[in-house]
Amino acid sequence: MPELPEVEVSRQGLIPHLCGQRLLGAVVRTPRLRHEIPVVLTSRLAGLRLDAIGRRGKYLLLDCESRAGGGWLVLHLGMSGSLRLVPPDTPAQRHDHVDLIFAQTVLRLRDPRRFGALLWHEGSPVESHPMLAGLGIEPLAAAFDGDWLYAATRRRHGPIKPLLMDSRLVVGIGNIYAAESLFRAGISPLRRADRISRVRYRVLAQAIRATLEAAIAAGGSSVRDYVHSDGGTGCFQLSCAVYDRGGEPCPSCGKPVRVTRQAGRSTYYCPRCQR
DNA sequence: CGTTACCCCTGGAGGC
DNA sequence: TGCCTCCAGGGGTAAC
Repeated sequence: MPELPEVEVSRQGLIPHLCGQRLLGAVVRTPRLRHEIPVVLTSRLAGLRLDAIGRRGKYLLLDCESRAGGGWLVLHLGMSGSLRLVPPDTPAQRHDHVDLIFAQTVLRLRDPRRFGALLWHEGSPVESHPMLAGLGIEPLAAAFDGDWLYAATRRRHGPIKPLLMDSRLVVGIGNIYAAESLFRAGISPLRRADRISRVRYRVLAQAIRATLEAAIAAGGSSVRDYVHSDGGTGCFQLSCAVYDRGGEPCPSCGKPVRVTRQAGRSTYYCPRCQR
């Protein structure tokens, strides 16, 4: 489920409940997700205070007293991961792989497909972690604009949509928000990246920003539900204009939304509104 | 160097 | 009812 907005909403929802709280330990029920889960976690975390929760792309970064001999939990939700806060001693269900135990509550990671990741980093700035070091620009950062996109795509012959989803270029944009942003900008997902004008990249950068911010705002309204229910919806998304609407009328012109496949992923777009 | 293919894994939907 | 195939919001890595 999670693209950047869902991860950001999770981050904002967890902060008031967890920051400043001290970890009692961790329970790891599954030896590996995408990677091995460090065995050290079960003992290493005990006594550390969670100082802050950051985000880099779709990674959540839990600062566990990193400046005082602790380290960082680096968490990725993959395709099917979700986080929830449950009372202590709540029985774990299928696919509940990891618990981070606090005095008052338990942060529980569920991930049926196990494409997620939980890593531990200490001894150097978390940005230098191998999973983070090669990541691209944050799409909500001030530096991300049409001029940046234009400059970054000069030698890119491939279609724009898979490029938007390439985290080495720009982070956080997954299959849904790539489709929705391109629709909003009126740009075809099939268009070669180096054949999009500077002016249209300005429109696209603004569309990406607006789409992500709207999704975050929409998710924000359900943060309370997410945090307190243990059957969290995990479904923060706004209704989509084109994503998953193949064959349905384009909300703008009525022509059927077209579906194709790019780099192994489904792509939805309006062939009339998007050029 | 840029781009694509494959793989990791489970579960739900739909065809037969 | 069961069994099969295909699809799914990600991304690291190998190969072209």
